[in-house]
Amino acid sequence: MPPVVSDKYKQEKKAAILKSAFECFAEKGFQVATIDDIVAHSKISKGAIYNYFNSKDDIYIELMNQHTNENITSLKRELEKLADTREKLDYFFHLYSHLDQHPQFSNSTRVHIEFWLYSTRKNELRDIMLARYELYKNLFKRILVEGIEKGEISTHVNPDELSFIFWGVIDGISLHFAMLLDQYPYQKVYKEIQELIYTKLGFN
Amino acid sequence: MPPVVSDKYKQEKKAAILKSAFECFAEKGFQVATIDDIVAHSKISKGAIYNYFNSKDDIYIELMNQHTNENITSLKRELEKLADTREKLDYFFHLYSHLDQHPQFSNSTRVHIEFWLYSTRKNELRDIMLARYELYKNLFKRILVEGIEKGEISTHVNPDELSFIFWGVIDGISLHFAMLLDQYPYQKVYKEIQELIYTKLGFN
Amino acid sequence: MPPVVSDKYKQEKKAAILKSAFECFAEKGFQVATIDDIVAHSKISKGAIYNYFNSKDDIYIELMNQHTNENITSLKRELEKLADTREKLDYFFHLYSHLDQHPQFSNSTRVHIEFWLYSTRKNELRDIMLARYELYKNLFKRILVEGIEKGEISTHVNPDELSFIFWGVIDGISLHFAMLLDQYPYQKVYKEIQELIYTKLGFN
Amino acid sequence: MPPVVSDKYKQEKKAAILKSAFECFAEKGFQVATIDDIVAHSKISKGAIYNYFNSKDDIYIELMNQHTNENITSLKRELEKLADTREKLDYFFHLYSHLDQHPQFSNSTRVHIEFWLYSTRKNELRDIMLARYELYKNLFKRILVEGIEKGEISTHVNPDELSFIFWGVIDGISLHFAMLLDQYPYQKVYKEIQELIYTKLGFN
DNA sequence: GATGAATGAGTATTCATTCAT
DNA sequence: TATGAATGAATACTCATTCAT
Repeated sequence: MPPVVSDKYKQEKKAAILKSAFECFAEKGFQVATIDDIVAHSKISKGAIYNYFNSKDDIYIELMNQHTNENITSLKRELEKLADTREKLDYFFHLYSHLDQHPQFSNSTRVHIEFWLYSTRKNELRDIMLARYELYKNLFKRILVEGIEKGEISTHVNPDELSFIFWGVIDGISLHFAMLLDQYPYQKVYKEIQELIYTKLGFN
Repeated sequence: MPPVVSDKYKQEKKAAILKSAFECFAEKGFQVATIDDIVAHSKISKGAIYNYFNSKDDIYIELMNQHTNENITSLKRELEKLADTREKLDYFFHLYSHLDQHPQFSNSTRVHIEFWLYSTRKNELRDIMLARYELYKNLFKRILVEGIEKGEISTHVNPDELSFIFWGVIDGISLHFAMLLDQYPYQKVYKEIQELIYTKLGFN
Repeated sequence: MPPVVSDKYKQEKKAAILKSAFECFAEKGFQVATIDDIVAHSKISKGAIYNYFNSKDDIYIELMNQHTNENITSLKRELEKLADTREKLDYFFHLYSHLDQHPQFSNSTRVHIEFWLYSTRKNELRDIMLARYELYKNLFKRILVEGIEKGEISTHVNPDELSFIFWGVIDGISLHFAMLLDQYPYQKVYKEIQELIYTKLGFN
Repeated sequence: MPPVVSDKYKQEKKAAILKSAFECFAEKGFQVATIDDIVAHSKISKGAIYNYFNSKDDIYIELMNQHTNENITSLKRELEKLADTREKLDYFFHLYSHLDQHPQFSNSTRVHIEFWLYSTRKNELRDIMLARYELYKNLFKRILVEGIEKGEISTHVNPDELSFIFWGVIDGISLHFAMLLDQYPYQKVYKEIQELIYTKLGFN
């Protein structure tokens, strides 16, 4: 109950809006959830929401940026701790193969892919999404490149293509899990995929 | 206009609506395209459209059913012609690895996944989509089962899991291609994927 | 009530919307009156209104076009009946100097000038308003040009400038009348103005 | 910020707000310009603005009062310096016929008339605007009355009516100039108008 | 006095669906 | 069967004003 309010206050308010927004998007989908849903859910007035964000699209973008930043930062930090390529890839597979345990994973996936598709028709959004794609792709690609340089993985591997495959597989599996839920053998599928890729890399 | 119209007339009309609807959905996305867009594109009146379909959702469902039926029928027909498992899988990979040539492939993918996600929140739709998923999964799974029975592929393969993987990979790659378009090395990715899977199956 | 409705029906509906819209604009001003006001006043649904017009701006434009067309047509018809320049100008002055009798004249003036000002900030609208200005200016200018050619008015007159003056005076007086109403000696002012201009033209 | 701020401080602050407000109104129009526009332009907080003014309407009123006061004071001062009626009228015409040179003239006119029209529907505002109208009318009328008394202008002149005409013409021409800008022969029109009126007054 | 976050009624516009003809 | 006008709830976003600090 401002004004002349601390940065902390503002950050918390923004965070509260984002949290509510995520929950609304998760429940109904990005396009179906309305600003009024967020108002009702967050108990923050419409005007206040628009004080912190320019548009509904903007809310999603910030939500995703925040998640991406945290995620990438955390991934990099963990990967740095690990010495060899095998360990790094183990880390990746371990991480993603247990996402099904996270209660919001399927909703999160749905919203993410829905927005991805939605962004396809709006150039400004599309550029943002592509830049983010690049970030993830390079993260993985770098591991492979270094693995090859260090002689830890087969030189037959094309880091670029394998990165595309890796993230494609991740999104495909996430999408199917988001649809099938309990009926999808999520962890078994990951085990198999890991084996396929490890064989290619020349592990074991 | 005919006094009592023939079945043929009705089928053609329905087909014309579906064709237009597909083109509208492809251009704008399922949720963004409107019934009025379909009216304008098809030059068929709104009332007539609602004579043949109960709702916008229904139009999509019929569109998908028709496509699925044609597609599955055609797949089965082609697969029957082929004797061994390797050939059958070659056929699959050849087919999907060239979809990027089809001008409407990326739009079609977008609409398909968009609707899939959308269906997630409506039980009635979700059941329909799941049944369709099952159809495709079994088609692939049966090939693997038969391949194992005939000793043409490694007994280490779990047909169920590998089917999940196969379709997951297909959708993941299609989704990424729909986003990245020219920047996505579609065919190279398929070649690699095929190799990964063939190794697993024990081919070569 | 529809569909497959006669042209007459549609014209009447459109006319009913325009009539209501005019009354709402007159009562509250163009910018303050809302589409909901028009809905309430006309008892025509919002959707129906947007079936006939693209936007609130569009409603005003059509209102003005209709009025302008009727007005210009009627002016031309009357002017054609009159032989000499003096009579034509008499007709003009008589017409405009009695507008204060029309119950909606002041409201009409207010809305018209408000929209004129409003149009200033939107290029598309501005062009439309300027074209309309030209129409009126030329109508008057032609009379003067012909009057000079026929030797009925002084050759010292510059038809272009005098037309600007004529319409400027009309709008200035209308605007002041719209403000002052009963306190404005509308007809006396017109008499005086007429005299000023007639002297210039060399009448009497 | 001062503990007890001086009157001078307050006046300067108020003046700064009015200056910004005028520029915002001029740029976007009174109804379209927002308080936030004024905040952004003046770099004075919203709360501070509402400390000095009760409402957006109030800001305009004060703006106009200030301008009117300055303007009338200046007019009176200059007119006092001049001996005869002809010179006084010359002064008027010279002043107004060169307003087109002032860069903000057309914007100023637009805002002024827009607010005038807007005030029409709010009695409180309307009274203020009418009082101001009276001020200007009397200023001009007094010159004519004195001119008649001093025998410097024709006794056929009705000072009241001619004042209405004078200000009506000024506003009409200003309005048309604000619309047409370069396309309007502003100074030529004034020359002509002056001639018309001078003839009536019996000059030359 | 100054600040600026909060408020929430208000705005133009859209669109799936209905149904009288 | 075909038509397309009508419906009205729903939508994202705005903005003058308030008031706790």
